[in-house]
Amino acid sequence: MSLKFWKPGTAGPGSTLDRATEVEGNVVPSAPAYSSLSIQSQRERLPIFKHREKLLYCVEKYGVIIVVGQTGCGKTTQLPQYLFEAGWAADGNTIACTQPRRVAATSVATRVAAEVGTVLGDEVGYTIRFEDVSSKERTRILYMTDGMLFRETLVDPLLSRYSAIMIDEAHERSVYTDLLLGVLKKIRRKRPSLRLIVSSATLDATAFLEYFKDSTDPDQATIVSLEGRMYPVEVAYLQEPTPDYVRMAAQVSWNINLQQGPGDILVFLTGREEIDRCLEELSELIPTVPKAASRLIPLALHAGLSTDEQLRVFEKAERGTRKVIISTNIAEASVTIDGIKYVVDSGFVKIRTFNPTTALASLSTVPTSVASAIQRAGRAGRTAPGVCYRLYPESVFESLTHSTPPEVTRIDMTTPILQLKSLGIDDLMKFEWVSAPPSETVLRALEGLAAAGMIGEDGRLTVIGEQVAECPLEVGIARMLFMSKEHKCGEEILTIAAMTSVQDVFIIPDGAPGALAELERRKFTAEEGDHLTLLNAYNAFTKYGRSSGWCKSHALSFRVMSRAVSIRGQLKKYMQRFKLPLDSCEGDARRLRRCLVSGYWRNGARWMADGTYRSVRGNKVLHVHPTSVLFTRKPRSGWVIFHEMEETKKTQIRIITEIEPDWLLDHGHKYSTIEKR
DNA sequence: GAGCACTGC
Repeated sequence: MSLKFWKPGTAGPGSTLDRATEVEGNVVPSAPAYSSLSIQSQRERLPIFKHREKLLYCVEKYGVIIVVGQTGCGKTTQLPQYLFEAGWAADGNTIACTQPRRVAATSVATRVAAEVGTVLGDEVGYTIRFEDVSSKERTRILYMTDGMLFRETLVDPLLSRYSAIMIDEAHERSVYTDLLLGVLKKIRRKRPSLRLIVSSATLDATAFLEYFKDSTDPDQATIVSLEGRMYPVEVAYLQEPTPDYVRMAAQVSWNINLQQGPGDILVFLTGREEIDRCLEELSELIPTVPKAASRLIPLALHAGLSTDEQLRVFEKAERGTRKVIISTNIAEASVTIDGIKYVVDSGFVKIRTFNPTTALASLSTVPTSVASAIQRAGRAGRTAPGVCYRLYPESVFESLTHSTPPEVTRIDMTTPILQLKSLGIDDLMKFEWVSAPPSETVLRALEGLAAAGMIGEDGRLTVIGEQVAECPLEVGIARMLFMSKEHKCGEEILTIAAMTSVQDVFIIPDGAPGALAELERRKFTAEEGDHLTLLNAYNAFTKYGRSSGWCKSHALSFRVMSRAVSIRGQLKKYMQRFKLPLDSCEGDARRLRRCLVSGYWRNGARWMADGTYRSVRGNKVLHVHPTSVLFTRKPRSGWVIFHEMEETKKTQIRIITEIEPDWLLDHGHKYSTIEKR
């Protein structure tokens, strides 16, 4: 097969990219190594260094500085240090730098502590959920997740301990980045001395400037562009669209292996199913040229893999061999692999969207944006010039949207809106959103909050609403925790709340048939449903010493189970603070299930003779997710509540428990909308 | 009778 690629000499916007000289703060397998050069001279060699004086001048003169620079120019590690050196952390002030991801906050902080020459947690520290490696008195440069800083505004609405705040990776537009920008704009009116640095990739920068510009004050905001040294990435497009990009990805990777010089290959597909199929397609090509096959090492990369399996992609390929890493979007920003010289980009990504009218979450495959196509191509040029093969024609690239719509426009905003109300922002229409969520989303959130008793008729927070706003939980789950006092089952509800906050704990081991995991899962099965099954799994995990070996033999994810333990510990502190008793239901599953209904009463469904369910709200046809213990069984009462509803090929419900229909009535719900047959 | 993009508190 010949490559049907056309290589324009100077390809589109994705042709040249920055050289990556900094740790990008993702999954980094080893600590950054320093050469014999002094740290100081290393710092001065970074592309950002020549902009140091200009940056400091702008921070002095302007309130808000939008910094535009490609990944790797050094802004994340250097800018906070420049501010520190210029005295912005004097008089007990702190300089904050936020990241959308935990790993980024920790690894960048580690690096900067080394550069500053301090112990991590002293002058330089980080704060992420469950880990606070910082000191209120001594830490001057603090890296943190944006969610953490937003949470801090609930306690200190003016963020008075900070003299300067850098919002990094703002172009990713995570919910908390957006909420923070809105709150910070408000804070700056009351506290103009606060300096705000918004760091972004090129495409969105002017939108941020517009957002912060003030017609009455020209010194309000400015924009600073940082150029960096670059390694070119040549971009090639398909001449014709392909009907099957998975097969095409396998063929293109194979041809690179046969025809191109050394260097690893990174393939972007949308999900696990496609990755598995691509691996199969590759293995079918192997017999055609056996010798070349031995030189190619195919590896899968997605979030469902265990840590061990994920780490395999970082192992250096042996001499004379090359890796082909077949990945989901995880490799676009979250995971950085060195040595990639070729990127094969399907041009598609799976995103989760939320339909406020139907309350349905859905997972759909959509074309990538220009911004993410560029980001993906850039993965080929981190350490040397590279090539990016886009599996679509150039005309398609030109039709792509500039960037993925911000998260606030795509997700359920119930919890964020409750938190805004807790900040005293009661009139949501007056809040200055960077991008406003759709009005149906806001209405639905308000309606849900009112129904749950979190806001009163005046739209203001109730006493319980005030407390729930502090909990790092979905509103329904938090309500369930508060109601456990009445049902005397705090101990068990706490565990269930933690287990529903993490991803699926049951894993399908690599290579083993799904039936095996299914058998293991049955050992924990509670006939009442999935919530109690999760409770059983958690209790067994703690009983058998929280060991990874035990998890492995029971098809459970050790990583996810350990996270559930941390979350449970954190939630327990909230319960103690709110004086909620930790009673045990003493095996009374009925009490426990009644309590579950207090959180999930809006998610009721009724069993139908054909094996499907109908939702209480909307009478929608629902299918049980195959991971449920109720997948094969009819509930005796004919009624269930479910944790979540998701649309893929059909509408499915996950994490289900059998209930008595009368219990729904406790919450004023009318279920007579379903006809009796 | 059959399936799970990615973060974050």
